[in-house]
Amino acid sequence: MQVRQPTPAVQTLPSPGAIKVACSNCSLRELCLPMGLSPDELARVDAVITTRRKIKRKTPLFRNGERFHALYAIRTGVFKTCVVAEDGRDQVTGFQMAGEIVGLDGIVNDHHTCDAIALEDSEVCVLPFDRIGELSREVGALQHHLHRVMSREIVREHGVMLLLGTMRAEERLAAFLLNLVQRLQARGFSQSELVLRMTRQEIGSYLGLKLETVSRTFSRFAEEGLIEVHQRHVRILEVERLRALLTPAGAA
Amino acid sequence: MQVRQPTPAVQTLPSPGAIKVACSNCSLRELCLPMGLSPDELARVDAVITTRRKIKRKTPLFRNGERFHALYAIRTGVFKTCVVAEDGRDQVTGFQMAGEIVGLDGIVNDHHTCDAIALEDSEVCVLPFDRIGELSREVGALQHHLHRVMSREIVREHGVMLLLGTMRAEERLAAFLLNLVQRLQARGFSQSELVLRMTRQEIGSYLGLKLETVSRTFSRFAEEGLIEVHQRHVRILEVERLRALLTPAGAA
DNA sequence: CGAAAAGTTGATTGTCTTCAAAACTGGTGG
DNA sequence: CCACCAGTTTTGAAGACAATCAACTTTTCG
Repeated sequence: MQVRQPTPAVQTLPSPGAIKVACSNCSLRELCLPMGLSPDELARVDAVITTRRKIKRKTPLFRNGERFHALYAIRTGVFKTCVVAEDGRDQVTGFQMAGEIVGLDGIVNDHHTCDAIALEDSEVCVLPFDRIGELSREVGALQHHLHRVMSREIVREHGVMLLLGTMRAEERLAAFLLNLVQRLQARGFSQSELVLRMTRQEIGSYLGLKLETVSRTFSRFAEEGLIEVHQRHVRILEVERLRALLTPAGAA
Repeated sequence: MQVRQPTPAVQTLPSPGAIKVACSNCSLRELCLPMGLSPDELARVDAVITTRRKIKRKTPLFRNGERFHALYAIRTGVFKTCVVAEDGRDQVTGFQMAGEIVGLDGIVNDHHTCDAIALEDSEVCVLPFDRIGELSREVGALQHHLHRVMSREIVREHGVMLLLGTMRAEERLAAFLLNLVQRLQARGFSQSELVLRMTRQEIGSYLGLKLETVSRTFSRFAEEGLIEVHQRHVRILEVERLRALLTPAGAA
């Protein structure tokens, strides 16, 4: 996602010349799995995380059915994950960005149960799961982080279930936009401007809506002066009114 | 849940006189966390899991906001877990039965983020999380099981998202019933008869439907001869036609 | 540059929700 | 033990919201 802020928090994301491949000098360190580790613990993690993979736009990082052997930490770019039913309908289960971990679905049966597709040219760190498992037996903080990453994903999905189960179209889209800017802000981007890396169709799939409904709801938000939309470029004009959409009647 | 089969697989669930409190002689051993552990590994787990808690119907095992310190393995009974938004609307995120683990949501922030409520008088084993963590550093199989339990929950929730995002009322209810009997069957109960421990309202919350819609859909299924419904007692008459509801057009 | 993909907007339909009333169930106390 | 009452369930009628169908515009990318 885009629109870098003048006063950024965590930065130097792209690092084009690419220095050493190591968590210890990765700008996402404090957002990613090795968050809060001591220097020597970090060194041990570095020893395990040796490979990166570049994933081209519209290309899978992994696919449903593939053997699971690693988690992936996103360095740059954005991914979507989606599950498909036997009859072909599919559901986007999430959009992941820098510092987030994908692949947790593969642990339970040693095979991935969803697709992870890059929405733009991206780069991930490969975290071989058995090595991570071994190391986390020795480094307590890492073990706890791993548990937290999985637990966080469970809690996130609870939120999505709430959204899908109880919200109307406007509320869903408002929640979606607010979640997005919040995560972007944590990465040093603007809290009011964003570039969607996904199509209306993909947003709709995530939110349990048809693409036409997403489009219409964007238009309505724009008419009401809540946001400004130019294709995938969105500027949030009135965060508070957008937030208010999520607490319709009496906020407890 | 009910209706014990004449030819049961895993059984003696209630154990009324209550023998020793130990995974090693628990009938749910092969369904629960210690699945597949060796006898001496099992003994070490026994040392950590020393307490049980009885939870009365309609009573919370834990509540949103409470400090997290343990996972719970359900021994008998059924629970629901639900999240609530600030504005009060709530969403049932799952129904859990014997052998299943609840409380994973609490790991990430050391506080529970949902309520777990007993739907009938129930009993759980308390798994102190720090002790489990310690032990899983030494017992590799336990570590892996714990990871699998969390991953399984993530995958389960993907399925719920697919349901909430793409299915119509009939499909949702069919999926719900089929999931329920499948899990009951794995526990030695009938694959065609079940007693719902939850209200229409709770089913509706889980499925993203209003209780009236759930009721109507039950009635429609009954009219069509798919099931027989007497209050919370459900008998499945035509599993195949029920399954067929889930693959509407062309099954891939 | 041209074709394919993505997005917008309108009209109509369908499904589920809402509102309402009545019937049933199960638990409690007289 | 029975009556009663709150909670649950069923069913109907009307209304709302999003889906569908369709046409057209804009953008993207080879």
